[in-house]
Amino acid sequence: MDKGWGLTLASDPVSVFSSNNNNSPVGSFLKIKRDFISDHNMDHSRNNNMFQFPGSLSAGQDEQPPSAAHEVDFFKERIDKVGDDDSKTTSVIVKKENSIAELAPRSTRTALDVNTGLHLLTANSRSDQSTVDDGVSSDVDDKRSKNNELAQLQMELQKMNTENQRLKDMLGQVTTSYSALQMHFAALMQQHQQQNHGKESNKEQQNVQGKSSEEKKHEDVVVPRQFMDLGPSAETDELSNSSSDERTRSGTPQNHIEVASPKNNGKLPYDQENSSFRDGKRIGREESPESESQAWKVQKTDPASPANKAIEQSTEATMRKARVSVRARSEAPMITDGCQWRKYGQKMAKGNPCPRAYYRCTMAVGCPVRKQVQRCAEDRTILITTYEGNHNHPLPPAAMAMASTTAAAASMLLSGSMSSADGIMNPNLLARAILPAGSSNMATISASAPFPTVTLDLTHNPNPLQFQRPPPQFQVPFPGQPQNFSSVTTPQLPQVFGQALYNQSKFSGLQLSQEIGTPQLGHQAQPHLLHSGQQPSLSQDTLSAATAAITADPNFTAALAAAISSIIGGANSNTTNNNNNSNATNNTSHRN
DNA sequence: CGCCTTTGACCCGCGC
DNA sequence: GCGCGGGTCAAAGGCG
Repeated sequence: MDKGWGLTLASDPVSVFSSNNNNSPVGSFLKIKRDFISDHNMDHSRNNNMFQFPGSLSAGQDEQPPSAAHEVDFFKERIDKVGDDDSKTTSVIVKKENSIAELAPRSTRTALDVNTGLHLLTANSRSDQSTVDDGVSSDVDDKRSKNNELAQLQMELQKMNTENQRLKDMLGQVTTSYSALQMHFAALMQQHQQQNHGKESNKEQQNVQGKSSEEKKHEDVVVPRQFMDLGPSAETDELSNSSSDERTRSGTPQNHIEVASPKNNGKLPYDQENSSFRDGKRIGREESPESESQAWKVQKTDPASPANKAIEQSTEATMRKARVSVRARSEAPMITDGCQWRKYGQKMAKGNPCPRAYYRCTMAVGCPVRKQVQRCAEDRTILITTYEGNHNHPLPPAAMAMASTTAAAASMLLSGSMSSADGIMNPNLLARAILPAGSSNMATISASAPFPTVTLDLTHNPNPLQFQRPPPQFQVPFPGQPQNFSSVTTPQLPQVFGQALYNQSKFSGLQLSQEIGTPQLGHQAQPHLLHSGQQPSLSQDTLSAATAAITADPNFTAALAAAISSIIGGANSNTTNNNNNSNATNNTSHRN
């Protein structure tokens, strides 16, 4: 943040998309936004560089209709004006310097108060100017120019409507995903409640008879919160008290994950995830008590029902220990993933002659993210990096890929573990979430480990043509990354993560786009996409652009939302996906 | 001087 | 209760 990553993020992805990937839903999305800004708010076009998923959506949805509306009215006025020059004299509210307003027909005079504002927005448009000039030009020129303008504006209007519809569809998709997720969580909540009620009902009935109604009422209130508190959401409460974290959050409006939790009392699920992956073992000893120990304290002192506590306890273990492990060949002692790390320990692990190094993210005070780096005992050229936790601060584009992957993995771990009755997560879903584009053979999920771990094995490239691509193309989407990001230490990893997230984004993004036109065909299109993701013939521009879409997104949400949507979409099309993805045998075989 | 790494000590959970 | 192993702390020293 202090290094200006936010600024660099802003424009580059937009330009990349607008120029290289107009067919991409995300690209068009960005393009829409930029066009919209340039048309209606030139002054802010350069400042509004942060790509914010929800904000953009709403902006497009909210502002476009008025824009279209006033354009329509504008035409009407101009047409009317030709034969109604006297109407301007009737205008009282609209001042004389507003030429357009003066041209308002008498019939619409009563609405001038409202329309004036709209006119002002378009008062300087070329059509207006030409309208004024028309008074001096000949009728033929007048009609010709008006026809041209009319055609142009109609085309613009049509385009805007189309894009608006596309945005609406995207919003609908997000909403659908959210609803599905919410139902999923709600179902789980009910399940937990039933279980816990079975245990606690006796006690409650005996001890809390007097306040049973109160208790129930309280539970009714708590349930949604509980639901959102799956995992250490309490940290969110705590974090909200931290000025630095507050700043961080304001800088990265993660409302997105509200996709998964609208009832979280203002809590951001993003932060829940942040807290969810921290090492619970040392919580009481964390050196950043303001962000960790207190968080858990708050959670544990939460006057929630016993069921709430039980749920918390049962989910904490899963969530806070979720990890993403990366195996990659690298000569460097540590992979360069775009974040700043501080080594805080080194231990000799049993069964491995190579020491294990412990790193902590130092990009923000109290950032819970940690990673372990250790060389593989069997093949010391393989570097195993295990990430744990989510960043509580804006990330540089170079780090966004890793962070997004971790977040997606964690969310999927959580989702998978919760969705299965026996408590074992769904490896297929998870694998597809992380590496959805047919690269599931790279991802393995270890449910037997003390904590759920996603392992991305980058040592066996399913698509060498992609992973061995020269790095420079990936440096384009990462304007803020260090110079040696992909060229020195780990030539493979950035590409791989970019690829993984690219696949992820493409998976979900194209699914969205497909469903816009043919809602029922969205999932059918996935197999093609999955295969295309594997094909070396994939456009590098597209790859870079799509990679940038995810990696350069300061809004963690987009990536996570993509993962969520891909999960939801993928869950609906498991058979289709599996039938077309023969590589996902490992994961499909573990599916419940 | 500040940041980072090193490294021994310490804490904690778990199994016996 | 004890030992083991994983994980973290924090002092000391190095480096730019």
